Amino acid sequence: MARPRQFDADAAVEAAMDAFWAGGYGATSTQDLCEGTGLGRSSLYNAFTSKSHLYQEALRRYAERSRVDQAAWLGREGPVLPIIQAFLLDAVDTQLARADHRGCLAVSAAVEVGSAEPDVASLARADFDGLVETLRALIERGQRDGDISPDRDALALARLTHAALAGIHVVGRITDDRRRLTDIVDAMVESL
Amino acid sequence: MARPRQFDADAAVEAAMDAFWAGGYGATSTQDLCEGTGLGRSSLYNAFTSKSHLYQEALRRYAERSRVDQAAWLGREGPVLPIIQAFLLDAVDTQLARADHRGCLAVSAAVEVGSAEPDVASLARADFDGLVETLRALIERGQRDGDISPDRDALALARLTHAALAGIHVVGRITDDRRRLTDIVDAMVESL
DNA sequence: CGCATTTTGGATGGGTCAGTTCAGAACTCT
DNA sequence: AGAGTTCTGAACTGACCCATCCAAAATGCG
Repeated sequence: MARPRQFDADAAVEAAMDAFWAGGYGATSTQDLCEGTGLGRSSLYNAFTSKSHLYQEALRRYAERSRVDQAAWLGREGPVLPIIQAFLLDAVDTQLARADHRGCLAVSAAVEVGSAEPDVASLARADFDGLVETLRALIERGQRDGDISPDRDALALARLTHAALAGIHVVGRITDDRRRLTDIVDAMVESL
Repeated sequence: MARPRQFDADAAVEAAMDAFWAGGYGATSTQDLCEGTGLGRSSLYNAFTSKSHLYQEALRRYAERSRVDQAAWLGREGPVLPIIQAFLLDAVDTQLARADHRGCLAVSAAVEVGSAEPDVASLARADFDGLVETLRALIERGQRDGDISPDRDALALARLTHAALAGIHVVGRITDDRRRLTDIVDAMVESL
């Protein structure tokens, strides 16, 4: 047999995800990725083939992680509206907490490279769909529990909520004003 | 006096706006800009100093143009909700009509370069604020006219509407499914 | 007409880009 | 211990990047 890999590929993807998340796809160079992961060029290319492949891997990882995160926020018991409110407010605070205002990797991927690379578009779409589906299930529960009017289209409401979140991630990139973002949350929750 | 400029600087900014809009900031090279505008490197740099300056000029132009466009859509007489609905649906159709799914230049700017370049962030912020303000005025009129409940915070509703539009521009980058976007519009209008 | 001034195209420069190559080190299994 | 395989670091490749420079062309004014 042969020499085993000296580094943790999982940790490398994580580090790459961080680098892409902070700088976007185009502005993150392979040099940045080497420094971020602590790996040499050869190791990176041997393990991940290309910058684009590594990006997709990072995006996949991001989608998994955020799915878990979303399930934790949105899977709780109790009244639905406070759950959604807390979920959205967490997104606001997370975004404002970091100095680089890094928003959502999937949103960046969709906007920056989604229209050019179908594979990336697929990954972003899957990420979006996962959240929309989770929201829809939660909203339907709210309708059964009497928290949300059963007359409304749960899927459409889930899509609107997701769009509002995407909007938060967009606006949050260029503002420090928390109110700008919490207004979106408040109006959204009030609209459900 | 001296030799007058052989090209129309206005048209050049317009062409540059188009190039940046289609490809984003990073992925649009100076070569692309030369080809898009039909100008030589010297002329471009002589007139616009740098790629970044030209981008800002294009973004400024975009903001002006979209402000006019938004005023046309949102400044009409009559019931408020159909006006907002038509405005949002136009954004959906515009986005789906183009093969490259180019969304909104200000959204791209905010997401791709906003967090790195404060000047770009300012321009995007100004663009966003302009639309939010227009929406707020319209929503307040709707409240006076009895189309929208006067109990709700008009500014927050305007910000939510804007966030939903930004979300449409994000999701629209990676989907051809019109329903995904019209659901957002329908739920949004229903929520006002 | 000719001078001053600006534009313009093309060549060029220094730097960085993504990706490759290769030799030697490292490791597992026999 | 030795064979066989894989990993790794550093140098390298060719292309492209943004920006500059320069000489020639073009113009308006005296």
